[in-house]
Amino acid sequence: MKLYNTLTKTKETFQSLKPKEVGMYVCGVTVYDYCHIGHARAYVVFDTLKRYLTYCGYTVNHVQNFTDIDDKILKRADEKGQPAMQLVDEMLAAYFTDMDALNIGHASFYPRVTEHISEIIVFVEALIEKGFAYEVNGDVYFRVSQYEGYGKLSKRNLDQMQAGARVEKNVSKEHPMDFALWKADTASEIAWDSPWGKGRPGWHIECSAMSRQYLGNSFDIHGGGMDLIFPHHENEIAQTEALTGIPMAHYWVHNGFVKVNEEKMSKSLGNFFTIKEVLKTVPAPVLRLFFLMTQYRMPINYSDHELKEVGVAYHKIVAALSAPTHQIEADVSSFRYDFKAAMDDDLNTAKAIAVVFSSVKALNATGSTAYRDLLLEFLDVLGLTIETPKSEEIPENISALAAQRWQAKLAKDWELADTLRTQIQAAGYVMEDSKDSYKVKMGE
RNA sequence: GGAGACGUAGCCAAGUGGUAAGGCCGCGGUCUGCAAAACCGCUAUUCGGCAGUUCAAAUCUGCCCGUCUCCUCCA
Repeated sequence: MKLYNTLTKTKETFQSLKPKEVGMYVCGVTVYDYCHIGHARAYVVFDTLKRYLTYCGYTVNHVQNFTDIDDKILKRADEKGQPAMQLVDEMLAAYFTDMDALNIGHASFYPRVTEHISEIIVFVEALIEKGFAYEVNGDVYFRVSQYEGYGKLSKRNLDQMQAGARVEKNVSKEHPMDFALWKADTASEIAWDSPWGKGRPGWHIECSAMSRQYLGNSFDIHGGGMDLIFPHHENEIAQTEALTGIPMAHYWVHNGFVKVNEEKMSKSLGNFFTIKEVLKTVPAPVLRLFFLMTQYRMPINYSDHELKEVGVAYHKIVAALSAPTHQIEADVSSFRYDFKAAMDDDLNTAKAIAVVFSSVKALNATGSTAYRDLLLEFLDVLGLTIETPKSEEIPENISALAAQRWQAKLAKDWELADTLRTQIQAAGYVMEDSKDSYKVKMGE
């Protein structure tokens, strides 16, 4: 398959380092708040990538971190007047509730920063030893000017970055772009002893240390949202490659943003919707389908209206799968070929879903189990679980009305039949007739 | 100031040189007592604008217009 690599700015043919095995590191969340649908998109994308690689016969070793100590966590915990680790535990639980709802498979490992302090310290010590880092009053900084490749991922050089108006001034740093590997902290409740005194890790170092521990010095895919390209991933590359001298990851994959009214969804703008909220309005697979109907690198503008439209499309799939099927042979190979071709092209789920709808059409037209199985196969790769329409409890009075209407219809008393149908609809239910039976469903 | 992305029908969205996928909506038809569902058909001579390259461009080049992102925490 081909994957767009941020590092080279081209679609490259994916080739794993080890045959049939993929090492993939996806940057996780800082657990201080509920996840919004921007997070949802990112993890849906990488879950779908993982599912497709698995479908293609790879074993995917997926590692995703949790940043469970940092300024935002401490600040939020302080505001809420609760211990930081309690906040972390709550948000961690909420994370899994949200992701499970979206059918996002679990990673092989979920390393947490607070459980890898010693590995981080060893990493920082090694960087100091090699001259890539220096200590100032208990802080340790990465020496950006010492690392030649700095800027190769985000395609900018140090001069350009310094020209930016928003580079923070910090007199203790040798270079304004030097970033913290270790932050001195003697005041807060959570700090660890280190060769440089009490403190905690900087943000970027955790991913360098933990990816190295679980996936090795060099692995296949490193992913996250576009906003992580700089500085986070740039800094990870600097740290790891300064230490090892070999490429950290071969494919750097980044998903596009979720926008609201054409603006990036973000906490600072306050324009975010949490996964929790959105899933109150639509079934989880609809949200997932909403994301997958756009190629992962394109921005998506979130709106209730769009989500509703996708909901209608989703119902089409559900309806097709709810209909009875028959053991009928069918040659599905061209559908599968098209589906794979789409997915092979930089995970073009938008195109792949066109094939899904072709399968839906074929299934509706033929009632063949072959198309049904094919459709289920595609949906599984896309992580779309179809909720089998539950035999919803239809209130007794409604079923009674429905039975009456059916009798009236058989008696050709159209007037009574229509009156009863209207009553049923007024109560929020729908009657669907077929040749010799009828169904009562919840109205939309 | 620097770096980059995007602009395709009423809405969403594929398509990177060979003559516009798919979804939603809308319209017509089949079926149905009427509906619903399903099925069939129709719905962009045209891809932000203007030039250029080419036998051929939504796709390449240049300029312009518009929107967004990154350079600070961010999926």
